[in-house]
Amino acid sequence: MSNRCAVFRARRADRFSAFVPFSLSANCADEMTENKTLYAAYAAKIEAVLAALAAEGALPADTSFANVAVEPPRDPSHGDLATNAAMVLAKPAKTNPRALAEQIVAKLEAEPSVTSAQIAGPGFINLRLEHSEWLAELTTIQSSGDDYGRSSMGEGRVVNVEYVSANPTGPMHMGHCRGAVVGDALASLLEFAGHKVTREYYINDAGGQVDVLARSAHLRYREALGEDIGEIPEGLYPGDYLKPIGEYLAKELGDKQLGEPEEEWLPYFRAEAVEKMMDLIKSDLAMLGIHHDVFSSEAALHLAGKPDEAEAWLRAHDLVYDGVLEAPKGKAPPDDWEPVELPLFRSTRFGDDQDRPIKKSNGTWTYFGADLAYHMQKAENADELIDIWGADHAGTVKRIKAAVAALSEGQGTPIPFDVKLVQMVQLMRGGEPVKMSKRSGNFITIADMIEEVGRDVVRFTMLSRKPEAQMEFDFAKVVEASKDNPVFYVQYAHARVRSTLRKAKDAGFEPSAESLDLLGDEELALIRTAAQFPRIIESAAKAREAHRIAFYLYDLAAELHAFWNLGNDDPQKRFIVEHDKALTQARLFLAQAIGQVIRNGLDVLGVEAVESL
RNA sequence: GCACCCGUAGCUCAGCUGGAUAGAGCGCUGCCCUCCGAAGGCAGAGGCCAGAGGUUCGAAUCCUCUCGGGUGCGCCA
Repeated sequence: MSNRCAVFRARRADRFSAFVPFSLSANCADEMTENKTLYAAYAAKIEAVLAALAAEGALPADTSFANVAVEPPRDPSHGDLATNAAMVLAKPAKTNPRALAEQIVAKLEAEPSVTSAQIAGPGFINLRLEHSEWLAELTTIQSSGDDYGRSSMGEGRVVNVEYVSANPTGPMHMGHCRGAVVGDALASLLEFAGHKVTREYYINDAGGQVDVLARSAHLRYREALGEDIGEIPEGLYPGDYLKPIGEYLAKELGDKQLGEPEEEWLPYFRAEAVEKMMDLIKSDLAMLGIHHDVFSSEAALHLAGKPDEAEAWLRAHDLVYDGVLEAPKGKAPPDDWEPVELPLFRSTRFGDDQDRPIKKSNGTWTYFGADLAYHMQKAENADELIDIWGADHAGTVKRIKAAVAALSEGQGTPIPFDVKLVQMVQLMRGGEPVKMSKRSGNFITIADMIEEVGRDVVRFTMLSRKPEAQMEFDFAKVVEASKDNPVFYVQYAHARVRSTLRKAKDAGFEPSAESLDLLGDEELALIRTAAQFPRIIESAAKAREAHRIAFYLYDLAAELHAFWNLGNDDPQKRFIVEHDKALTQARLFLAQAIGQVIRNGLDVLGVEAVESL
């Protein structure tokens, strides 16, 4: 993803490299003065004040400002901006918050655009700004366009986000859908916040379940050649989606592999079936608007000898040993329980409740054994790793984190690694749970769902709840065209803006920044919310929580609708006021900016900003 | 038995990694609107943030324990 910052930097480096030391860590926003957003600008001003205080000796020279926040005050009557700087820094300054606040305030009051700086509560500093400061943000939005809110926070760090990674044994089901959307939106969010993102999918094409897939495909192959296969035997995949594969294989091979022993055909059938299943999954993903950059094969990982390398290193560092696990406690152990000696990873050293086998008793790798090697492979090309997993895998988080920590630290490149758990989705229809049963044919696939409600609805709804909380997805509610439905509400706000601009254009009005000072308090409230977009992006990216964008957009849409409604009672408050061209054009400029922010937010979520409903 | 996630208004959920008087939608109550730039608007009631300790200037947020709900728990993936 190219972004403006990168382009700007490159050009600047070319032209001025002989004179200006070029710093990779320089904040891009600082360089782009003309496009600097309001929150970034005031954060920088406050930091400059703090740096000055440090230079004067009021603060220790090495004080970190990392925890200093510039936020909107909780209560708008407190002012335009608030900072906790004095409270956070009082301790290092060896003074009390209010005393430090007074020093900060004295310097901030010297800023011409600051009309007042007051100390409140335990040591908050509340600032009021000239209206022109807020109005100028509209121009910033206008000139930044689709890049408004884009941040250089990530400093180009490469983040590998692995998500979906559904087993290639069938089409995606609902359980994968939420993780897919959450992972994809997180990837986009990190990109927008200045990271270089790799979207990766891990294909589990090496385990026993793909042998089952191959056998199931072989059965369908026989069926395609005219054999009556009857009921699908227990232990094979019964789904009809395998029929086309059987037919395809019949066409490719004829009856060559009909009576052959399994060893003969299994590898070929496995490879073909996996490939076809991945085609199926990719088409489901495409319906969701999801495209991965990298598909990594577990089988290829094994061929490359990665798990052996990892094991050798772990053994050399006494992190893998041969041992016998105890029988599972609590629930009755399985009938076939036998103590066996296995190579075990010492995950108990990292807080896991037992050590975990990396190989099975038959000598092949366990999922975990391959997975830890896989993470090392990902780490070779990334500065940071994120996995999106279903909550049913929660029990395996500790061991993989332990393994990645041990391996990456041991190899001298400790890598930040985060596992995000996504809870299951309960499908509902009009308040009643939808029964999902493969037998009854009442099984809802992702494709079905998207065809019924649309991609945008699926994506936005999946992002309208924090991922680690269970959610309900009600087919009846998510398509409702009303205020209760956030998807509709946000898209409607954008559509309103667009239709107003179209209508205005027909009437001879164009958006213009010429007379923005005609805008009043109601409009300023709207601008204040819109101006927060850049800091919402940064805080959401920092927290790795894309759903915050969805909630923010709902708030912004609500404010737009609220302003809109004023026009119902008072025609003077409408966007288009026929007899007042200057006011109309200023309001249109505002509307355009709000529409731009909504569109930028929806873009991050992968939801279309529609022109009309 | 153990681990992880969750517990905030009657319901569904936010709460910006410790900040000011805890927010929104639905539902409820009471008014207003029929403007067409529709798919309504305004106001009100409603809370011991599951409970108990702790950390500090300050806790819904961090730590410990208890209770309740969900998920998972030998070599499956």
